Amino acid sequence: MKNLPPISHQSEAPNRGIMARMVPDIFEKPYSPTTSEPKVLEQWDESGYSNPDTCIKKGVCAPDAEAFSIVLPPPNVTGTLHTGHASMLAIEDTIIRFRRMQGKKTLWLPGTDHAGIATQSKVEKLLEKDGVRKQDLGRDEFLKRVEQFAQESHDTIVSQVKRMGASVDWTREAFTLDEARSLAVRTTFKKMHDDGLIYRGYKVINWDPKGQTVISDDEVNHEERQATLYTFRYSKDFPIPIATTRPETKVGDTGVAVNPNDPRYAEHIGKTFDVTFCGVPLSIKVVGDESADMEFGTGAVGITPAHSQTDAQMAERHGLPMVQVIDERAKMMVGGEELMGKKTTEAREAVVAWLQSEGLLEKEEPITHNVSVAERSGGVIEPLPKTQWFVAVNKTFDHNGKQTTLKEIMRESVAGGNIQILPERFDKTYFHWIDNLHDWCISRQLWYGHRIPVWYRGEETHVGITAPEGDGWEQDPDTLDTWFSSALWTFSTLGWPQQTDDLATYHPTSVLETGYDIIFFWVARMILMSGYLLDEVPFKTVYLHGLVRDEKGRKMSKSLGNIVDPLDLIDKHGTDALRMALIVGIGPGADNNLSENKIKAYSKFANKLWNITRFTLGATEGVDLTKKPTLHADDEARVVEIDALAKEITNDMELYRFYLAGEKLYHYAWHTFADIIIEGCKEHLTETADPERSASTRWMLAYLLTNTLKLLHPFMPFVTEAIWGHLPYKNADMLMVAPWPAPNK
RNA sequence: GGGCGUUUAGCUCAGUUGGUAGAGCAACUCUUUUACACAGAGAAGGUCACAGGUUCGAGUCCUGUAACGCCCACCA
Repeated sequence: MKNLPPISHQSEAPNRGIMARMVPDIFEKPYSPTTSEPKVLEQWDESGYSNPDTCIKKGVCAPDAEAFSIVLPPPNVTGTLHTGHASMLAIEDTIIRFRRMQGKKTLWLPGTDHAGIATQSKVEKLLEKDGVRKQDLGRDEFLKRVEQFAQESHDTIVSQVKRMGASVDWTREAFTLDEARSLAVRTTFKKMHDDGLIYRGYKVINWDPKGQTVISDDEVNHEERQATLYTFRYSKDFPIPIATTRPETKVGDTGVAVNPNDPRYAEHIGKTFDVTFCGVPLSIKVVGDESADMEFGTGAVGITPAHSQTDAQMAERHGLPMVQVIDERAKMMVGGEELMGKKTTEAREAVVAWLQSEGLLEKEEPITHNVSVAERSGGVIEPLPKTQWFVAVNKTFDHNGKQTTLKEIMRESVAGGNIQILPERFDKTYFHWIDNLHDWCISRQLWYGHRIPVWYRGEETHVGITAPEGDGWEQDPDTLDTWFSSALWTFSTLGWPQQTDDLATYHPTSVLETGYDIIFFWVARMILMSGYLLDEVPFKTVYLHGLVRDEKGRKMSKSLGNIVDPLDLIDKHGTDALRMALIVGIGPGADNNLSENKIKAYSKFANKLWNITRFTLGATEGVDLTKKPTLHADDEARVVEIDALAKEITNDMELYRFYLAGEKLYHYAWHTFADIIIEGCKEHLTETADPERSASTRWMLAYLLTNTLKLLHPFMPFVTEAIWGHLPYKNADMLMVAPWPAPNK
């Protein structure tokens, strides 16, 4: 709170020295982002230049210019934007502004994501505070509440996106759950069903008892927990002891697997034993299966086909029956009163107590193992057999006359070089994920989302884009995984399934910029859908950014209380400063430990630019940039220098190295232009200086300022645009569409 | 169990193709000179995790080790 710079010397001697009389008053004060940025935003809004059609109409972009497009990864309508979003917007806007200035037909298409499960649970929690459950409201009323919440979130998000300076084209805004996107979803579902790629199946799935819905494999996290490994026999007569951490599930066992090469148990393979386990009659068949690890536990595994995906696979291999013993509320469905209706945790104790009383428990030992947890709700996953809808990723089908699988389409798009992933090392991650991919469960027991376009009437089933004719049809109550609609995003936003001009012009999109944490959820699924439906890649380059962490490198979270609101940072330091702090030095895939000091440094830089301008404007009054005088060799060298820099920056930008480009520009502007060139040129600008040399220097300064502003505009759009508005020798009405100072490659 | 990343100045981090290291912040000295004290000038600070190797030369390439972190995976 100490330093308000004295400016008294200005008013005392306004006409002294080389300071011109014509520098606008505004430059007498330090740069103020808070007063300047809203005005610039207004100018951008009015110009309409973020719409490529307007750019063509106003003649700042050639009608036949090459297209460049990005679709904004749609933020979830679950609340407000965080620093991760700010980082995404900063990077994408930098790319977009660069391409627009290069004269490309540039489209950045914005939108939001309904984010089914996330939004629904958020609203459920809000209602809970008022003691209201969604069942009390009913489906329609509940959905109205969700939509209202979504609308409010949407409006907040839109204003935040604008505040970041993101030059998206709002006239093309989309929502993953609006009418146009809904048509795209139903069209896709129908086509995939017709091709046999979507099927309804009874399988063991990941049931989230807390969220009361099925979730996909990708939505399951593994957490290390301490547990007890119990070693026991089903009965006194049973020849093989087995080990488990979940004794309560053993009432659903139908087999025991031993390794066929294990001499201890080989003689029992093929035999079936009837036992009564904790009051439940079981028929256990001993099978030989290579997957049984002779080294672990007793070397024998109890097979519970209904409550373990691996056991289900084993059961399928050996023709063992599946018996469900746990229900959707994670309560027991079998047994006497000590089990029936009890929670699994209580049932576990009951079973252990029974084993002890029967003398069947041979060993109890502590063990560290992985527990499956639902990433959204945090609930412990209960594998259950259920009838759900799936996308078959391994099924061979006819794709434009070629036999292939969805998995193959995903692999080929990247392996064949049609998509470049940055940083490259994520290729491996991507391929590894594909190799391990199982069928994608796409149905959810949620109310908020795209209702599955399937109708039932008795034994009849209708799969269609619209509801069937006639009475008595009931639509499937479930909704689709939110990623199903996100997967269509690059082309559903451009009008697909209609063959629109936008689709022809802007698809495939040029680059997808998103976080590495959703490479599977989203990036892979977009490649799948685009390859399947359009037979082309959804984007040519994938630029993956990392996480924004706090200055200590910790993930930002509510429980740590270290969440930083980007709007607060903008209020304090300006958008340009925040953008620079989010871009400079942060390569693709690298996490960013955001410190406020870094932002402060760049807010000073904005002020430095302000003062560079103040000096230059004072020195270059009357200069006509279009009339280049014969330059003194020193000045010519400076012109050559910045031209070379422009080329280098262009190259960096085209190779997605803007984290380097930003830093180079910072150094050039501050430590070359200001510290060396301006300091060194003062002697040539005095009244007694040689007029020819003075003219040379003045032209050179105007040239350097103009080009510095252009090169910096993609990074710091606000301050550069604000300055541009005061330049007497500008060659475009707005900097955002001014020609880029290096020729296209 | 696999795969990947990180380890560079007190702190947070850059360092694109190999040529004896850079920025911001912090700390030190000087300067309020007519663009800017949200500044300028100057000085200081690093055996680039460790051990080998390739090379005329390695923070940068190769091998191994350690610590930390992340992702994936059906060891019950």
